[in-house]
Amino acid sequence: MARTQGSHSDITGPRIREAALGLFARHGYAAVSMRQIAGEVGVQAGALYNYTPDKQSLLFRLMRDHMQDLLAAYEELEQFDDPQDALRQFVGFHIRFHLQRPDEVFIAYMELRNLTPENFTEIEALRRRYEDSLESILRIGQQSDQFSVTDTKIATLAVIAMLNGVITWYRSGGRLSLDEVEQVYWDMVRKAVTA
Amino acid sequence: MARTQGSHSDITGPRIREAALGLFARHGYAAVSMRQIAGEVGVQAGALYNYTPDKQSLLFRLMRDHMQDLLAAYEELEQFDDPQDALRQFVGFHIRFHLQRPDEVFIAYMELRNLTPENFTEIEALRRRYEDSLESILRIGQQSDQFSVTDTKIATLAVIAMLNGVITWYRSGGRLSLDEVEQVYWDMVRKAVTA
DNA sequence: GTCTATACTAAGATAGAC
DNA sequence: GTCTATCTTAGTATAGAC
Repeated sequence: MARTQGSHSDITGPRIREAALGLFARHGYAAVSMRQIAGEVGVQAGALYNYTPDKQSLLFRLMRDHMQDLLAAYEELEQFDDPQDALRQFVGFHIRFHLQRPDEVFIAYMELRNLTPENFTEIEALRRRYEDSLESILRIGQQSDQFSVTDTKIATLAVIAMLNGVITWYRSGGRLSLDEVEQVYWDMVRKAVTA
Repeated sequence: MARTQGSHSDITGPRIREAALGLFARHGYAAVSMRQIAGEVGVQAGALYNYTPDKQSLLFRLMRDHMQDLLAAYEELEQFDDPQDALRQFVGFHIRFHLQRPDEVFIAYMELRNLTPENFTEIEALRRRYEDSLESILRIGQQSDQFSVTDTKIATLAVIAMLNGVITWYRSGGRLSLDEVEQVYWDMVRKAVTA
């Protein structure tokens, strides 16, 4: 018979994280109970509190780590001088990164309102940093007349909104390959910001 | 002293709807309690059940009515033969309609997963009908070579995703007028789908 | 139609045994 | 580190008085 007690600190922590990630993404933070999370991990609810001070921290850490991973991955990319190259890279990076982490992305967009004010401020700052990196590409391209957008801030938000739409419908193994999806979106983004 | 009892059937119903709308939009369906809604209306929680069989119906009716209003308003518009005219009209209509009803729109996008399966199916069908009206504009324009998109279905979703981004940042009285916003987005959409 | 009161269930979190 | 047990609060929904 499987033991029901004992020490598993090194595996339980990650499993709690995984379970919370999946459940929050599927049902929403507010609709998920600590007991559900515990059930998925295979421990009792009380045991979760050896790993997190409370439910809010579980959400916050998922979101913060996701945003930090996103920024770190983006900032490691090759730097292009040509804004068109940089934009193409951004589009490809954004689509691939987000499709690899659908649950994290979903949570990052849907659960902002369930963060405490302090936590919200911190996540917003990270999100803002990412948006700014796209806006600076558009601004440089605008100054060199390679791009033609009425408003770089709005164009930034419009491009990101458009790209985020991918995760609502893309399924790997579907009609289009990842390369094709990337190509289709790059085509639309390029045309939208060009004269 | 204000009376705390009595008949108010004609005003309480709409007020419950308003309160639920605002609270669901702000905090999310799962995070809002019937007591909170009742508190906002100024009645006791039990009184809500004279107007709705349960909390789920409150959500479902808000979403269904919103989608029906959207479709009815769109279908009343002038029919254009030229796909470019039709697309321009769609962009303007979508932005204006959505900015006039930010709470309904927010709920319609965020709370799909909190619908029962039957209710979800019904809302999805309505949403699909709306998307199809845009796709048919793009398809006609594609056939006449006025538009050039790799895939009309993806282009449809991309355009709607881009336009929906407006409601996350637009505030009336802000830097740009509604006409200017409409113009900026029309400019991007037109270019994105044109050769 | 609304109130008070409550049945019933479940939530987040903690205490102490093992 | 996990379990069982429990505290405390709050949820949806209903019953019956007014």
